[in-house]
Amino acid sequence: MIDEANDTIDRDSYEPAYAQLVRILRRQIATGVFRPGDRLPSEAQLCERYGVSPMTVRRVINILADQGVVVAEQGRGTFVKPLELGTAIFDLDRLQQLFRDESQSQVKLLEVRIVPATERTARKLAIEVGERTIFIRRLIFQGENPMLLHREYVLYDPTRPIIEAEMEVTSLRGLFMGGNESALKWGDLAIDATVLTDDEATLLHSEVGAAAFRLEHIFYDFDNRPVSWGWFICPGDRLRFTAKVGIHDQETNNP
Amino acid sequence: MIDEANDTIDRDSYEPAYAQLVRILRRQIATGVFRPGDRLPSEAQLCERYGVSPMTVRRVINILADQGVVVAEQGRGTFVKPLELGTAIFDLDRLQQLFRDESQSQVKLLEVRIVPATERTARKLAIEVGERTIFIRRLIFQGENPMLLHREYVLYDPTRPIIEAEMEVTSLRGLFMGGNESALKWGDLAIDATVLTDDEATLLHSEVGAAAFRLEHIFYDFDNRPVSWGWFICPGDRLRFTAKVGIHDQETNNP
DNA sequence: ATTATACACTGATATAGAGAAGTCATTTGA
DNA sequence: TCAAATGACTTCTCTATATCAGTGTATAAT
Repeated sequence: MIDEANDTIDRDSYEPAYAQLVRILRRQIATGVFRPGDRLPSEAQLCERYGVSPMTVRRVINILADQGVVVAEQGRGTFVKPLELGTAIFDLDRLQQLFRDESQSQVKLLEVRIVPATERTARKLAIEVGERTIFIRRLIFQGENPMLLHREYVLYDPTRPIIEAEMEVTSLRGLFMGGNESALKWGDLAIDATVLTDDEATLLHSEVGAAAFRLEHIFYDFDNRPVSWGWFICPGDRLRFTAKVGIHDQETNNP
Repeated sequence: MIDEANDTIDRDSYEPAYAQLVRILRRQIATGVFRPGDRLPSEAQLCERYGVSPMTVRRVINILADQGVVVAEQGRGTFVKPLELGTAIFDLDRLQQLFRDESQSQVKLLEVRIVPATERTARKLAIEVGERTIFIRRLIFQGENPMLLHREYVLYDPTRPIIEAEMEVTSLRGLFMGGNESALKWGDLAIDATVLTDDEATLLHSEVGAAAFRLEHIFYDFDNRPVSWGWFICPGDRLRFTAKVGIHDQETNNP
């Protein structure tokens, strides 16, 4: 099973030695040469086997370790991690794609108003009830079809230049693509399951009571103060979050 | 702003030098010393500034790079990454906790049957329509309350020992916690938004039409053949996926 | 003025090796 | 017989050094 030709480091290759070794070991794990719970060869053995220095092997093990493929225990060895559902990682790629291609998606501003903060808004934005906030409602289209409904409360602060930027249709793209040089530092996100209300269904060309995702967000500035709070609504039949767990033998996806 | 005492590597500390430097740089980015788009000091400068070797700085930069905090460009420098929504990572921690404490959660087997594969099942499991599969229905409780409904189709193969293990109530825990030495290599996961059907609502003590998550899974063995396909149903008011984007100054969460 | 070259600076990769610290089986001593 | 000490492993951290490869700028030649 172990093919010598495919398990040797090619020093003339463009691909660095450490990357080759990562690939080789991942492949061996993926093909069952090393199975969950097994101990990998020691670092010294790997050095000799592949003709690389200890530091290079060290680096490889580190990479595999924080890829979650193996776990190294000092004094005992390096072991292949069993499959864990909890380590699944869901990302927002699909949502991101919406904003990647500007020609196929557009943002329609439905409403911009200055409103006093309600109890809930005040709590989320860490301000007093009644303080002024900017309420924004947007509808995001993919092609001809409405895809997302966005509601957002932004802190009203005339000294901040964010406000105008927030009202621009392109600001959303900035948030998703990272093109903005904004004062935003970090944010909290949460995904809920919900059903469409009357007006949501109308705007999104869907039906009342249809399943939907609710993606809530709070963004903070460099002083750790909330700047904006809002959420996206997306009908469940138009979005799906996917992930992979375990090793998926990147290259050779032969059936 | 830069406090010398907090920006020095303590060689007597238990915390390794590279970890300290990661923390220091993250903190400086989080507090706005370096802002998105800024260039970090060069590696040589960091060596001199903190009194560590180039390899150590190299390691620090690498760590920050695959944490997504910075991006290094050969010949130009290392730059602080702007906030990107798309990089948000949602995990299944909440679901994992369900199985962590066995005393507070239990699995009730509702149904186990051998059924011929329907068109959809056959497609998912890459088998022929009519081939035998094992259909399993489970209800997972947290304390006294039903939390998850699980449906699963497992490949019927007498030579495989998985089947019996799958029927054990503890097998689920194994999947989530990684305790099993199984023949499973990897899996595909997907999260949908849906609404509860009649029987789902009854079993989960909820209401028909209530918002719910649907977590679908397919697991594969070392030959890349599907072994099982199924999904969890969880009412939306009992589960929430959360994530953080950007830098969140891990330690100092002072308001 | 324009183009081509050389050089300094950046990160990227890799080597060799030392010492620390954890684990485990064996040996030694009471 | 039991417990402590030993030694052989393991991974972990870090230093020091070297070479390669991009990037940009200043300088020299055209």
